[in-house]
Amino acid sequence: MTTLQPVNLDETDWLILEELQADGRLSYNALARRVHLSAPAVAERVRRLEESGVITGYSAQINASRAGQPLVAYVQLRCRLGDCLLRTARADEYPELVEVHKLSGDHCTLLKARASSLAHLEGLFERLGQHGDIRTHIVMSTQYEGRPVRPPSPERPVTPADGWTQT
Amino acid sequence: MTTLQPVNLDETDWLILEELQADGRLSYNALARRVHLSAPAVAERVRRLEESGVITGYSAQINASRAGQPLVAYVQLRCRLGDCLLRTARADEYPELVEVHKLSGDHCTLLKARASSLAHLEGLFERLGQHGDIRTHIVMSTQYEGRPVRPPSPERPVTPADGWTQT
DNA sequence: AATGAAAAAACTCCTGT
DNA sequence: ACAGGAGTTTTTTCATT
Repeated sequence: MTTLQPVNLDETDWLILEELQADGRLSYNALARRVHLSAPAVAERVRRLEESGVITGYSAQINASRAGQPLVAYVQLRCRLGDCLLRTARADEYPELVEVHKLSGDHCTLLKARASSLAHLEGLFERLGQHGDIRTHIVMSTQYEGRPVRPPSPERPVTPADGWTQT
Repeated sequence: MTTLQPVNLDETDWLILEELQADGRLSYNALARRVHLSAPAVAERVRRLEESGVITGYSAQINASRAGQPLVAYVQLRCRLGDCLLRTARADEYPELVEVHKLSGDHCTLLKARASSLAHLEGLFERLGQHGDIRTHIVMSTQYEGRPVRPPSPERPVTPADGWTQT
């Protein structure tokens, strides 16, 4: 399943997703107890969540600092025409990039990088700078990341004041 | 283990970490085969990686689009003095924030948010704007995220030209 | 979707190298 | 510090209601 359409998820599906995001190694038995279902029922639901592409995999979470890469930086990159990072560089040339996004606005690309030292970051910035103008932001501390995806809460629409017509 | 010091990891540890990041549900038997060790040996290494805080947990990976939250935005926030988001707001007031970083530079905080619609994002930006000046960036597309942490490659130091003394 | 049972697989201990 | 094997527990899956 590779389309982008959302899948209809009921309350039990969200319970399962929350539990599996908190502990991806839960057995069907343990998971079933937590969501008040039987093991076969929960196994079937998990299978459907996997096949419908809601669950894309299971992964060990690792503390990058502990693993020798304590630094995080974000880099905004405005590529030169015809020399965009995404077209001219291969992913494995930049193993330190853990996220790559295309943005609205005048800086086309936002990168998130992990590095082992400031010298490492310095070298990375120099390499990236070959692709265009860059603007770097070094992360001083991280309050949290990898927060679980949660069920959408009811939205509070922004209501314009009187006299404005909302389209 | 809560300190920040890196843990010494040998080649086998990195093999294990790469396998478990790719599939967090691997059994010790399957993992042992892949890293050319016996099951008890690999179980002992995994136990040590967990206890030393390198592996912090295991998680199901969710396709947020499929789960009804297709939008991602980054928000740079410069808090007003004494009214910083991190001091005045509770985490559960902002369930759409999946990452919170403190940055160097003049915008103190970088937030990553997931939302279900542009109306949802609009409301979020309004709420965040109560804490200070914000600058928002909507992600148009994501090349990748959640890339695994990999063993640090040998660094290429940036060598200054002659005449500059490196400290 | 629940129950209960059979089958399969996982984990862990122990011993030896 | 690791390999191999055996025993025990857990997990998964299937058939039935």
